[in-house]
Amino acid sequence: MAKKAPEARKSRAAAAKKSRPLARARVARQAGAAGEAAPVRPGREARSAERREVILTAALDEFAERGFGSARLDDVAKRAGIAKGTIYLYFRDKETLFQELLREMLTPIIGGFEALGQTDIPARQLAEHMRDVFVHEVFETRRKDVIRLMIAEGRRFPKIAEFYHREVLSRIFEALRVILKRAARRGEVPEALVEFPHLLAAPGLLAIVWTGLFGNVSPLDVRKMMQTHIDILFAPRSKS
Amino acid sequence: MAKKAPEARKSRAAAAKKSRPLARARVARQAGAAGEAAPVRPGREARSAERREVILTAALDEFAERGFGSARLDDVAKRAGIAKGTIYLYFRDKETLFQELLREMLTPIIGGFEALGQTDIPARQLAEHMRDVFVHEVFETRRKDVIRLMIAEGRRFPKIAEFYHREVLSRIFEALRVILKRAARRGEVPEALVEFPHLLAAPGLLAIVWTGLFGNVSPLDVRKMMQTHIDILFAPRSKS
Amino acid sequence: MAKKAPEARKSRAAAAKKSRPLARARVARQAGAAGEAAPVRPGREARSAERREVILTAALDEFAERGFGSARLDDVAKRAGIAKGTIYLYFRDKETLFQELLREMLTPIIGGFEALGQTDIPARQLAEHMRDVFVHEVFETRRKDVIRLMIAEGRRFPKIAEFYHREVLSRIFEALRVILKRAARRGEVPEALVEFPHLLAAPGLLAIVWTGLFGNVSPLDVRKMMQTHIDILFAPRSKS
Amino acid sequence: MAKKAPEARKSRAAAAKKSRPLARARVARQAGAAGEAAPVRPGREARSAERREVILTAALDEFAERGFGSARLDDVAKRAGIAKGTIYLYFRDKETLFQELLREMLTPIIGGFEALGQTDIPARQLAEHMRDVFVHEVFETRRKDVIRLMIAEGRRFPKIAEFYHREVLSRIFEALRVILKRAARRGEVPEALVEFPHLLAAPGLLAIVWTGLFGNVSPLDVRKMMQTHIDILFAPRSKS
DNA sequence: CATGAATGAGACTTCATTCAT
DNA sequence: TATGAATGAAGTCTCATTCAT
Repeated sequence: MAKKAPEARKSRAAAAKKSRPLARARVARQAGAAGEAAPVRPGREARSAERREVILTAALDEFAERGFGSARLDDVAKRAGIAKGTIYLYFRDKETLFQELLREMLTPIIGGFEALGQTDIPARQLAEHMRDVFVHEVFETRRKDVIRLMIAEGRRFPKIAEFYHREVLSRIFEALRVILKRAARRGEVPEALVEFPHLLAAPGLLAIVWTGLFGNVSPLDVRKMMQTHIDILFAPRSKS
Repeated sequence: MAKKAPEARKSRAAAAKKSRPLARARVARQAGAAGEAAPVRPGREARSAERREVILTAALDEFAERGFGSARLDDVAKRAGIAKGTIYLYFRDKETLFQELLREMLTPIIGGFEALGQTDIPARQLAEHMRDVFVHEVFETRRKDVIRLMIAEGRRFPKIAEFYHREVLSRIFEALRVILKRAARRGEVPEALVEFPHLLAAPGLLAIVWTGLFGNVSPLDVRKMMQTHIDILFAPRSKS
Repeated sequence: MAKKAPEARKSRAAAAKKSRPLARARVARQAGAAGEAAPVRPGREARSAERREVILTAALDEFAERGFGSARLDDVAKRAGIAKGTIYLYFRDKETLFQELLREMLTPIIGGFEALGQTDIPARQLAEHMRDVFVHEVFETRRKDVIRLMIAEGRRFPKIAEFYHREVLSRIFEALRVILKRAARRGEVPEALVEFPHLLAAPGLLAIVWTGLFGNVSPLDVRKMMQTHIDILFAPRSKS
Repeated sequence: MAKKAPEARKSRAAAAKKSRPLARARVARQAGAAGEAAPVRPGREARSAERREVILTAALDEFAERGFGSARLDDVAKRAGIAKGTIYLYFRDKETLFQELLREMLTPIIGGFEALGQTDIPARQLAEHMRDVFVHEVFETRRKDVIRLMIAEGRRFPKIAEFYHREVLSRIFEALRVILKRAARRGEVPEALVEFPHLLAAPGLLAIVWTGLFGNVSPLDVRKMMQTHIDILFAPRSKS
């Protein structure tokens, strides 16, 4: 009875996930790099975490290229340089692989955003900082592909979408609202913007979508576009 | 995608496509509606075109819900109320069906946009008109799903993406540039905006993506957001 | 998502089952044989039922030879002379195929047994009749293999076992008890036998198991053994 | 059964088998129990034999529950509390494990049976003794499961079946024939029974099969049934 | 034109077996 | 010896596509 009861049995993957091997892996590798009493060959845990990451990376490539439904785990394995079956030591099934891919590669972005609400730098300066972070940490990274995936397939994985909204977007937006409110009080931005931090994010979204679809036929200077947008938003205005 | 059909053989569906049955269908139905010498039972061509459209509509539903790779033609047929084989009388294969779906349901939007460049109404008024058109003709329509599909799967169908860019976007953007240039000269919008009509479209894109992913957990007043954006873009500014 | 949600979708097989195509198939084929206004080529329904039966027969062969777990549907298809996928037009999955195989090929045995309770022939004569029925209708038939399968795999399909017990065995045993009681009153059989009709069936069971395991190394004259058993059970006894 | 190992290569497990570690194990443990110069920690051989037995026990559980084809060595290992690979230190492969399981757990039953032919106790008394042995040593033991396994899977392992017949059944039956012949001469049992000692065994077989399949829906008083059978067989009869 | 049964390539997943540690 | 991660052959099941009716 090959394909039955996918819910029932718990693969080791589940356990592995809970111990956050990703984090440990990084530590382990750093230790290895530092060479302090670290074994030349990485330990089992480290190797396991490394494998996991290799698979996730390969999966991102394949999913980004063909979409969830059309991607083949066979190709993921090939790209990761492992055997087909190995994937199943780390992930229960294709869907789980996909979901953990999104979940884990999406989370780290939150990073320092929340702290930003505390600072008191001018909003414009902050916006320009965010623009840089976006360009360097997202747009020029694989994270861009993760977001593309989220956009493309998110509807069929409402759990993931909700998670992303709750854990990432709503937090960022909350921080943004604080900042924008202060800026609006100072007259730096129009009052109305406070209600729609979305507008700050819109060009970034467009950048990702546009370059994905028309990048080679009609390239886009993302940084400049975002700068233009900032210039408009923060332009000194007559009254308010 | 099992069983790749030899690229060579062209089914009748392909031939049918070239004669643009959609156009014919419209004519036929109008004739029927007008009742001028039209047979009670719609003619063959009309019925054929109707079928085609039924299939396309059903296909849009399925593709939008599950993505290209995961959608099943079986379900498309069921939803369209026809037999599976019938699809192949109208479309060469799944991929062709998908491409024609995008191609045909995307085109009509261009509509009167190009004419807009000619008029001389104030840019702001025009922007507000465009906003209404977007909300009513796209956002509140199935077209929203077509665009979503384009965003989600476009990368794997570069021909379609290119087509869309060439036939739709570049034309609209060209018209927009003309308008924006005029408006900038009048000081209605910042000069820099001329280079990036994308910024005008960004909120619309965000609206589609956002509601698709987070619509039920965090609804968005699209019209108001777009109005806010327009207010900011066209705000009277100090110098500039 | 290939192997997901086996419970969700209902294949046509389920519907087909409910209309008992087996019965219809027989009728159809008889009509065909009789030739009365019957089409030379069997109709769709008939062909479908025929197919179903072909699959069941092939399945019985494979399951009997290798057991449920080790049998390959691929081989079933090959043996049935059809494509692998065709099986799934008639049965939801391997397990369903197996269960319906048992269920349908086990039922017909009940046949006239229940009527036997009504008759008034001497118990011994009846026992000998049953012996003949067993030998000719079960032991020398494919039904023997079905029972073997039931014995071998029944534990893992409690539903089937229960069904078999309820629909077949308990009825036969009930009829037997009636007969035995009457016979015991006449002194034909020992009173104690009434409580254990199982003892009447035991040699039949042994025959099936024995020939399956040791048939070629140590053949068994089943008829004679059963006759011997009857002779002993119905032997005229001293007192009671 | 994936990856058929080349028949040629013999693992250490195979070698171990030939030296009959089971026998050695018993000796070792007895020595341990007696405490004569036995190390506190059981010796290598003893531990090895113990492991072997642990594996066999776990294997019996799994095979009995799911059948040979559906049982997973992974589960056997888990149940035995060892690693998967360890199984292969003791058994060449799954099939070998299964065969040795049957072979070794089936053999011991022969026990004193052969000696019985020599004694001169009345046949009825002997039959009742056998009944007790069966109930206590087989029916109420794991051996019942071994026999069930034999019945269920024996056809696909003719070697095992033949072995079992040769080493166990034929011997028992031979002893029985001697006893029955003597009993028949004394008029204790009908002459015809001599040819079919099977009939003596049939109720036992039925008991095992019946309780396996219908035990919970229709329990069976095995001892009483067997007693009834004995009463009938040995009932004093009119003439012969 | 339309149907839907049939096909079979190919996807996902399992699991017996191996092997570096 | 013992381990359990890794392998990959092979099994189950799906679904795009064909074709006889």
